[in-house]
Amino acid sequence: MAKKLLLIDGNSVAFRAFFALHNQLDRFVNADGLHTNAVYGFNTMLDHMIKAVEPTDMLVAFDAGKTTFRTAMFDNYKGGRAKTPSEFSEQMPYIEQLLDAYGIQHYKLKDYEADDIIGTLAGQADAAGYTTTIVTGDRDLTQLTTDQTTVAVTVKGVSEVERYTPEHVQEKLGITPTQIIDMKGLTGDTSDNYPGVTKVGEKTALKLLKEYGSIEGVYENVDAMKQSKMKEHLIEDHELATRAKVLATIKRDAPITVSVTDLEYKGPNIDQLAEFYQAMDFQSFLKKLKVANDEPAAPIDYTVLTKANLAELVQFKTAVEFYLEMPTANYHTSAFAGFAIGHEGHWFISRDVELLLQPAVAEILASETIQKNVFDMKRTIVGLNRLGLTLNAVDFDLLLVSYLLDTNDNSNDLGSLAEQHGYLDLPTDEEVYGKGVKRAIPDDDQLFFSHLARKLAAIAALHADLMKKLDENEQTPLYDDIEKPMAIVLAQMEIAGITVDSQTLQAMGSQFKERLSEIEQTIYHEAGQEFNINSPKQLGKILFEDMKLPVIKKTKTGYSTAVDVLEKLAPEAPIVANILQYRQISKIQSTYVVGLLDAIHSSDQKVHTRYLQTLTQTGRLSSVDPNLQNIPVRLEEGRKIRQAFVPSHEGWQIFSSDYSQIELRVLAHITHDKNLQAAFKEGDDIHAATAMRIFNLKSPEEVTPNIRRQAKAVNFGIVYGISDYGLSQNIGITRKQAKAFIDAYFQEYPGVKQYMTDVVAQAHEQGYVETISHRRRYLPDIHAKSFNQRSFAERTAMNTPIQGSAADIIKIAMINMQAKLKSAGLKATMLLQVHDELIFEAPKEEIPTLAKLVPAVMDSAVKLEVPLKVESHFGDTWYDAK
DNA sequence: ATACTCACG
DNA sequence: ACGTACGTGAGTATC
Repeated sequence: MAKKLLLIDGNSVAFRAFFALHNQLDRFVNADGLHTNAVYGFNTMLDHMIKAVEPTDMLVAFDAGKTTFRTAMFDNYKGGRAKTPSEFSEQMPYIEQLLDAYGIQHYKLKDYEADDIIGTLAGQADAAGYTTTIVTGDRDLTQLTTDQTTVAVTVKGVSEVERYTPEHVQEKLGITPTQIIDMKGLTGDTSDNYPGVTKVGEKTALKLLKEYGSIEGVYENVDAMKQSKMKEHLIEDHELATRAKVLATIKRDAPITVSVTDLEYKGPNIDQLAEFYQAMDFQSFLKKLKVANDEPAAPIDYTVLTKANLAELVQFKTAVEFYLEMPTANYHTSAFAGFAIGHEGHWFISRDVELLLQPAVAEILASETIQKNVFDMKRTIVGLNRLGLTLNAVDFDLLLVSYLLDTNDNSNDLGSLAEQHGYLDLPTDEEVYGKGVKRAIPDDDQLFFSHLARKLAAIAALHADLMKKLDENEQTPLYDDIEKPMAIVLAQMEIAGITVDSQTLQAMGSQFKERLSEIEQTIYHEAGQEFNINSPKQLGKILFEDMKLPVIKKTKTGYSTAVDVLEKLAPEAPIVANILQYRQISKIQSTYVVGLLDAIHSSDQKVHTRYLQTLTQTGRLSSVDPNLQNIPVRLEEGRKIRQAFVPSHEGWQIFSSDYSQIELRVLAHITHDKNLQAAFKEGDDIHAATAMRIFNLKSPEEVTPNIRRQAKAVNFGIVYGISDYGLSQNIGITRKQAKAFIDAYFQEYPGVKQYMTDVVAQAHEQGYVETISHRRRYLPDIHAKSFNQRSFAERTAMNTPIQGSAADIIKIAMINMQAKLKSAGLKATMLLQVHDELIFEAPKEEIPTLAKLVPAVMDSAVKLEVPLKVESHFGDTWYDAK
């Protein structure tokens, strides 16, 4: 059998694992007080790689100690590094224990680093005809890449890797694997603390290597180079470069005492591994072991509910767990598969949802005094509503609470969510029902009923613990006063739905159809051939190969044909403008005409979206089936789609109110910046005010539309967590100019600058950022070594409190609004939310009332240090509410 | 299933 | 020197 060798750079991967889970350091502590995050991450990586590679042979190499032949050569090698945290060091012996339980060999060698062991073994393996995979967090090891050896470098967390083959190295770096050491020789390595040639960075080194092949090649030709600073540096730093190359070169002949022939991997010792997991408190790995070894979940007691034993439900006087099973995601249309109700181990199950209509059940659900504990209350409310039932007094919603504790816990599966919280006695729906086309509710009563009973048991088991965590995070008010009432309001909006006039849409559709085929013919004519305009691949070939237009941007797989690219190409050939036109119309046609028509319920001519309340990382809602938060508005062509959104009664109108500049107002509030606040208090045009400040203008007359546009982009950039590059791309200026704009902005708004610094620091220290309502977002990548990942996390740290607080505010407004509509006895109905905008339908005569009431409620949702501003519109269709 | 493109705030 | 703006969902092509 073909030999497959898996070599792991132990220290490097352990270190990556440690930092990948650094923000959860406190959560990864076992009963003995030992930190376990690195062990856990290491295990995750092992499982992942063993599954991906299916190795026949395996070894994990470790560094032997601080001193090596490299430190002997250069005593400052790896000097100046921050001290290894003790929380990390204490875990290393346990990683070795983990490997022993897995039956994986590990090895270290005095005076050598793990790299050298790996390099030597990989060389032996190549010679012996093995296929080898090396796993590491250190990009330098890519120098070991050959036709038989792939280097997998961890990119995000520990289980996602980038696989380097010689081709990939060439593609990514533009050099061969063996040239990597020449590159390091020229540039040096700051993290290992050795210098190369002064002022030579990656770009310069690449150029030199392209021309001369290697360091040796460079120096053979250095005399012939034309006079330059670089030439001087090269000559001056010759010795440094030579030494750097040696330091960077991984040994292929380290005096190791293991041989590639004795690394056979036979698989783990299950008992030993289970014992280890127990000691580490790794519940999820324990469960995986059990599942892999086919240990069935513990049996659970339940009672089949029938008309005959309904009376037994009177025992539930204070609280019940309740679950309504609907097999498909869209609960507006899903079938009902059954339900479960009970408390404290007394679980009652039935497939017959008609039983819910019996007073014995219906009264419990509607009771204001019996607390209900559920998973996904909004889904439950809408489902029950279809049966004519009401759900009141929800106490605990496992889905909502999990999401508030950690926005990443947004799985819609109770079993996987429970597992995340350490509850292991509930399989996932996928495990019980299957997936894809095979997914089905089991015919086997025992199987299905046990699953439902286990769902209730899971909700009950996690209730107290998660509520306590919520309280520790100071998130109880966020849950009680915002998310729970929000779920009820959203359920009402979804149930209400919005009427869509299908005739209007169909008329638009046939017009678009005609125009599309006209443009299509023109494009074929201009291209000189027929092709699929909707295929970026075929289009790319036509534009950039056949018509030889200049390539402006590439995607991973080919030429980019995105709007910004095509706009640049438009002057080159008339076909480009036609393609843009075709794209625009075909988008409207497929997504908004056809897509929306498909979503109309034939029973009431309405669309009933579902708002996902536990999905976004910032606290915003999202909308699906159909998405009503991205109906066209910017371009007139598309905006006409809104003419199809009409009131559900004769004599009614559509009314909408939106917050003006809510994110910038939130920014002014949380940064306490006096200048920004002053602009809002004065009621200034905020973009013009920013323009005057950053361009140092004396009077408002000097603010031309173009200057205002640039200032507006700067304001947006600030909200997004600004970077000079991003801003320069957005408004088509140089990076240097963009940087000058940003500097000027921070000069004028020092409070904003201070905030940006503080919030990033806070993310570093606490591992998360918060909104004004204590909504929390964890940012593990804030500690990432990769510039890219870390920068992304930093921008997110700046943006999330702003975007998230704005989301909090409109949620509060919606809850207050719904209450107000009821108390005022209005017929007006809240239908939609589009992030900073609320849309209603109402009898014409109520419009003047709404015009006062809605802005009043929205303004006063929270008290900020700056006023909120609301603008309202109304008309016969959504289009006309402008 | 994934990549690309494009609609919204 | 690095290489991106923040947050979403859906349709289509292509594997």
